[in-house]
Amino acid sequence: MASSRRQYPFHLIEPKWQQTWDEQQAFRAFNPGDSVPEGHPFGIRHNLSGKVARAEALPQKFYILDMFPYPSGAGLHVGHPEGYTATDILARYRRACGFNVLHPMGWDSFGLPAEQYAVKTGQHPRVTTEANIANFTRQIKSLGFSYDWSRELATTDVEYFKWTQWIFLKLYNSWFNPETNRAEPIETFNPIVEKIVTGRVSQPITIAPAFEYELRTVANKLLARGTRISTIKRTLVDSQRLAYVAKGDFWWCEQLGTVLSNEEVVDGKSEVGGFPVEKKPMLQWVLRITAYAERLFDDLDSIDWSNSLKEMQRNWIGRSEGAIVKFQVDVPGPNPVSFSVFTTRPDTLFGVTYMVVAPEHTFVDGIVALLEQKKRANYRVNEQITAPTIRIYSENISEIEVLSLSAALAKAKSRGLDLIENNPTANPPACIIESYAKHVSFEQEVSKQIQPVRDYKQQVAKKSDLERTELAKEKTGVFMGAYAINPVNSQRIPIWIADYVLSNYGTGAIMAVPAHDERDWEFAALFDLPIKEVVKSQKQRYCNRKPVHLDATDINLLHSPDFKPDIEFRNAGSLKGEWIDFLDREEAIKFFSGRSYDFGDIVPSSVEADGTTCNSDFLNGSTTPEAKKKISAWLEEKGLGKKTINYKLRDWLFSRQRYWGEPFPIVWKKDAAGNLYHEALPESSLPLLPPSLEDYKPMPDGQPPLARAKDWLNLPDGSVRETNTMPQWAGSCWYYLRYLDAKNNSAFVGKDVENYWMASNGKSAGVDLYVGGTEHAVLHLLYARFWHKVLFDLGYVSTPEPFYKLVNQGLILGSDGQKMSKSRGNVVNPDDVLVEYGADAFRLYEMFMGPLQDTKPWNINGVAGVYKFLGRVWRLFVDETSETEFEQAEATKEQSNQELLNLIKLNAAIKDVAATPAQLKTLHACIKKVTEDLDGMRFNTAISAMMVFVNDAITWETKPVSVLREFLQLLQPFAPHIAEELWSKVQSLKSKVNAADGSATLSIGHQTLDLAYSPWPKFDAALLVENEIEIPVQVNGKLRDVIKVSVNATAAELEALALANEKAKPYYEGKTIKKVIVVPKKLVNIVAA
RNA sequence: GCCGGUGUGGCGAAAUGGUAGACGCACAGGACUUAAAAUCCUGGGACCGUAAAACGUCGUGUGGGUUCGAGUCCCACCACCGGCACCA
Repeated sequence: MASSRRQYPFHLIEPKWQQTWDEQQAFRAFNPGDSVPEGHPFGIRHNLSGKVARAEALPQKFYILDMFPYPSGAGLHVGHPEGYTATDILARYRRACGFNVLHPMGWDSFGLPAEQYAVKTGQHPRVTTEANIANFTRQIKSLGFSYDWSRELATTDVEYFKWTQWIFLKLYNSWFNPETNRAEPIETFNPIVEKIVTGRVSQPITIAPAFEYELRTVANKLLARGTRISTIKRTLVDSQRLAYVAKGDFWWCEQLGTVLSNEEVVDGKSEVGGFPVEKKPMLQWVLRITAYAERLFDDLDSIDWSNSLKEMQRNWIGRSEGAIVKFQVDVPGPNPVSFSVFTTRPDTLFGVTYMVVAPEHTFVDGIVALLEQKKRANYRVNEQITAPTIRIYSENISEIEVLSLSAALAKAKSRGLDLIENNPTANPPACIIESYAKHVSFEQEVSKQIQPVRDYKQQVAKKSDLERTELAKEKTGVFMGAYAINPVNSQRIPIWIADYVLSNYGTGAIMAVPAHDERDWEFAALFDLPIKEVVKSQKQRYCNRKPVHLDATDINLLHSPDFKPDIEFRNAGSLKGEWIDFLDREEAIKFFSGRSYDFGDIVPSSVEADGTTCNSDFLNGSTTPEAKKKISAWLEEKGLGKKTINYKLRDWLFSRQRYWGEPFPIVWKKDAAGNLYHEALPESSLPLLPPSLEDYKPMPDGQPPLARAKDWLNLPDGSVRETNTMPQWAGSCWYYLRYLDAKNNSAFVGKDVENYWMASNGKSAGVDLYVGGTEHAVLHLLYARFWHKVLFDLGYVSTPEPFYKLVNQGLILGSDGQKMSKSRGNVVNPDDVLVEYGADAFRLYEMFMGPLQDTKPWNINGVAGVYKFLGRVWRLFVDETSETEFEQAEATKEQSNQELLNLIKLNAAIKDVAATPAQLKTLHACIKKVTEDLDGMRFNTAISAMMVFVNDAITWETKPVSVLREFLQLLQPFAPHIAEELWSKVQSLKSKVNAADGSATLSIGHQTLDLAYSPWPKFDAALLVENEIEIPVQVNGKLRDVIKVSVNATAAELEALALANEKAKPYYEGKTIKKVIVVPKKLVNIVAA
């Protein structure tokens, strides 16, 4: 193929224009306050040449952004330029339309591959990174994208990550005020701490009761341990920062040598590399993204993203509405024990037949501890109490009396109760009156279960998350021995622990309603727990409790007409055998009666549906939504529950045990009591550079590589630096803001600049268009929205959302229809395509393949097709003889490229003459289609419209220059190089003919405008009007003929013409014509029967 | 299982409820050429016909429905792609 003749000399044209644009800085976007250089095409177009561009003088802005790439060693693949081409076309289009277009590019350059290479070779990651960036730059520039390279940035630039660290300090020094539902500087939290810890209030403050309770609990715990007041204050403050240190189980990846966030773990493997991961208890930095769950969820409604992407985010945030219900545990004694569950179906509260608590739940240890405490109490009998007065608790724990010992004993005796000491060290000693029998039964039941509970906990702890979820076909669990009291009917309900309940969702405990929850049903069937139906619905079914094996006779019977009413088999999984769902309870009983095998009994099948509540006392007869309302009100009134919204989203694990990332601007210190605590570095100390290392491996003890740099690590005052680094996502959380003001060294972005590019100005706000792949749906796009909202709350940016419109480009598959990958050997390197077809053809093909959002396979023949189209465009304009001369001259290699290109002359058929109406119609149909398609991002059909134009124009004997010129303006965004070259050739023929209607305005003032800045053509609808149109004639909706009529034909005329039509006649002859449908300018349909 | 999306020639695809398949690829025939490539012209959903055509019938994943008329709207289902998944 390389030997075949070029369709046109793109190999000379493309470098020429790329160089021109570079030298001219043609696509530089001007900020308010910038001075526009004399002669810059933007300045000429907008009358700002040589002037300072004040915000009011600048035209409407348009910010069009690509997801910046990670500059890998492999270079660009054809997937990258798909989105880049789309945005470039739109950027050029908007520029032509007169917008001030911001279209930047940069590098997401922190990342693992460079570091792994460094571990292997000792080469500093910066060296690798810079080489890769150079290669990416070359490749991207060779595609002729109109980026403003003066704003180029890399997340690894010191001047960039200085501000990433600065934003981290903002996060560190902020807290989320639940009262105002937004982030505030940490200082505004201090009065609350003061009130909680010391009770001092300088001015009235309101604290949400739940929040106050949470803080008080923490404070009281510390106080009880004798912690100093200053430490308590610090702990409280640290516990509320948006960037905080958390102790918890985190995903650890041995191969990568680092922890990973939830979003980075897919199917129990690392998203990068697919290595196994495990949960490990560790101390890590975490960002409080959960505080924003509600706003991140709700604000999705305000932005124009694809449905599927929004759904992915909604799924990830996982909002569910329900209620928290408090259950008392049936324990004897003065101290009430309770736990709460989260449920989305509080209306089924009467159907609760057991409770499940996650094995990790503190409640489990609590109940065990309680028992031991009880045990001890029981050994000390009443005689040992010698104090003159003691506290008496009755079974109703709210009653407290202070009595003498003898009075207490008498009282106990009179009620037939024993007196049991509970807290002999209290003053006066506290005692309780209890039914001794109750104690005994509690003790016996719980102590019997202590060992099984411990065993089960251990067994669960050993399981990997994968085993607990994916592989767990059969449920496991053990009874705790304790009972809860159902608040609605005071029934005693057994409490179990089971690992199908997750500790980190909701409250870590559930109320089980097996009749209306699949998981609960399975568990109940397995452990023979009761199943109580409380919702009647259309879908309700009944089945056998135990799975059964059916013999052939039974199967036949089930399929016989006797059992017509809907029978379904459910596979019983590893339990073997089958459950049979019947629509009708009677049918089920009828079937099972007389069977010899053990089928348990007939119970409601788990059906999670809305319906009518039954077996539920005061809720009976309510519809599900009504019942939810009623029960919620009832619970709230009694103080037993509360409507709640729960989110699946977890806080964002923000530290990594890596070298090649932003170091945390944090140091660790010890207070007088020897407690370790963290402190932020002052802003003035930024940037904090990573130390230089010889060895980039983590320490043998698992400490991050930064810990190797002892000089860096240890500060003169004895404090020690944080050795973790930030994840790769940190840099990409705000790069779109840095582009606005990339060189600013006094702020991460200037206020006025941010306001010009991001603030809502009626037509648009934020980034006007963001294009990138779906793979970042829950990573980058969620994190960036979160940071943006924090910056918004703190007053640094002017919109609550960063990306108002976002489009996902579809995946490009290999020619085999498979995902492109090295191992499949189906990767296409753009460089190879460019050598053979040039950048314009490459761009055109990427867009012509199909709709931008669709997944589509790469087909090299398709490139040849659009390449041929560009050849036709070329031949439409140039003189063939001159081209032959050019080719001969090129072979001698004696002239410069420009001299060679100058040899190519315009086609003699191109003349400065008035266009015929037909020619204008062809042109304006094309303008209309291309313009509308660009507005709708339908690039493929815009290109086909241009093909239609060329197919027609190439047949014209005389080609009016004004028409061809406007065509080049349409072509320019798609194939800018060839368009510029041909534009420069037609400049010699200045149009006078069509100047009157402005359609071929070539200059403003006295200067000629570059093609890239010449105003976008407007189509004239009047030129598109047809005199004669073709009207289909249908009989009963079927096409029978097409007639030519005047565009002004009336309905009556059309009807007459249609009825007179000879071809249509046979189809209704002999039938009566019922009516004739006439749609003027559209069709005629004769309805006959 | 739940959520989102897609389904139209040999292929990529196009069609405000109104002539299904624009445009392009591949293919076939022709022109130019010693020849090939390139270029230019012509053809084309399937079936039935025919020397060739005309005409006809069928046709947008499947089955129903609404409508004078459905690729497009409604209902049910199937297949594929993507996401989530013991989330209470």
